[in-house]
Amino acid sequence: MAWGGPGGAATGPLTLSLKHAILGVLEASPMTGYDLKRFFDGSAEWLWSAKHSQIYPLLASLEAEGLVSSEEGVRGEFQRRVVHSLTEAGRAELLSWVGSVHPQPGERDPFLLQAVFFDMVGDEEVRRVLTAYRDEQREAYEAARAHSLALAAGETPLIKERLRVRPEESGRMRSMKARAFAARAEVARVRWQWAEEYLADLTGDPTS
Amino acid sequence: MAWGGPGGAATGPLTLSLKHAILGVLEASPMTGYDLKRFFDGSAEWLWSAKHSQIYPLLASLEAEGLVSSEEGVRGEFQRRVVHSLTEAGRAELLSWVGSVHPQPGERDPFLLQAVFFDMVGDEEVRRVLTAYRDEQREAYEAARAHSLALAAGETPLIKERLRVRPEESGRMRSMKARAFAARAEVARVRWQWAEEYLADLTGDPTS
DNA sequence: TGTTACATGTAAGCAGTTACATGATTTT
DNA sequence: AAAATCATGTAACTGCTTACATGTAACA
Repeated sequence: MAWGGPGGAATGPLTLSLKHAILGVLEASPMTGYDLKRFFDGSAEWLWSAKHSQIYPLLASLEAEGLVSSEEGVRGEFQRRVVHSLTEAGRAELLSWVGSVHPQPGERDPFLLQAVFFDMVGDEEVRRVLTAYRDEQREAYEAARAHSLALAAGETPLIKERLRVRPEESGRMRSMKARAFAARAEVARVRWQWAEEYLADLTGDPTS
Repeated sequence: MAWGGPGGAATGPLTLSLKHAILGVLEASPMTGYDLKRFFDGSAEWLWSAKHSQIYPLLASLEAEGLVSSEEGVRGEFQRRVVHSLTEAGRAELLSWVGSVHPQPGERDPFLLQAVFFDMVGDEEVRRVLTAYRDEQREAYEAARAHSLALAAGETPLIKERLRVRPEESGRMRSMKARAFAARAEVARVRWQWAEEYLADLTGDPTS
């Protein structure tokens, strides 16, 4: 394994998702911390996101680990900006993470926790909460579906950048990236339809 | 609102899921911290879970808020055990939480983050990771489905306890609790089938 | 007699959010 | 001239996990 970096043992089974989210985005193109933040916020809340207050310190520690390199520059005359790029070691770490099986942390859905106690309140309240949930999931479905189609068509900024660098893998890249968002869309769709059915049964069969 | 408890402002939009998970379980029956821990661990990783190191301090703060009352007792001759019950204020807080709409925190699925980078590695690695995911989701589906059916039949320990206290609501309670786990099962099912389809396309159409 | 289950806590650390803090550049 | 955007950080706090710490009671 050769884990000779300074700063400790790396013993526990951490998740480290943000770390790899950043490495993965930087793989497409070098960026500043601010660019990363904007990317996470755009694309209808991407697959991972973080506040800048978490991104900047993490970028510093990734540089200390040798996974990214940082180059100071300026914007205009005086404004400092630091552009971060993936190093070879960073690329290796990313590929190793993507290619291995990781244990999934058990799902924790606050809404389902709420739903399991629905019997304690009246049908009216349940209907209100379910309606809001259904609308939310329908919107999530539409956003994920739209993004999936955009990726399949190669129409997002980041995929354009990657296609510029590696045009030979176009089809595989686009379909694989699209599939990730298709999964998210399918999940939102079943949740939306579950809520719809629930609502139909409530109104059709008042208080049972 | 009358938020006069000692210890601070309660300003931010927190999630507070564990708090309400505990209140909800205590609503069915008074319990010790150890009982709560076992309940969370059982039922195939319930809808929420926590380590005892989080439960005990939280129970203390819930008591300070007046939402639960605690009674010291013994097991055998010398072993201390503290039984926690829901107070009227706790029940009111729970019902208010269950009956209102709460903003869902944006989904963060580490697996989808991994999947969006699948194009960076070879088909063989993708197949390995997808296979593990498919098996995991299939098992999650089966566990949630089984639990949903058990709830519908009124066969779980906690629902038996609740039915003993409130037999008049039997049908509504069982079907609503079953529906929550049915939602979880449906989500696991679409994930499992998504992975299955992905795998089929990979083997059928090598490297595209 | 040894192992498992019961039972309750504290301490240290990681991941993430909110708030604090500052300043340059571009657009309106 | 004012507002929005670009840009980078630190501090404090919440939620959760891992590790530390201790002891009783039941069971094989």
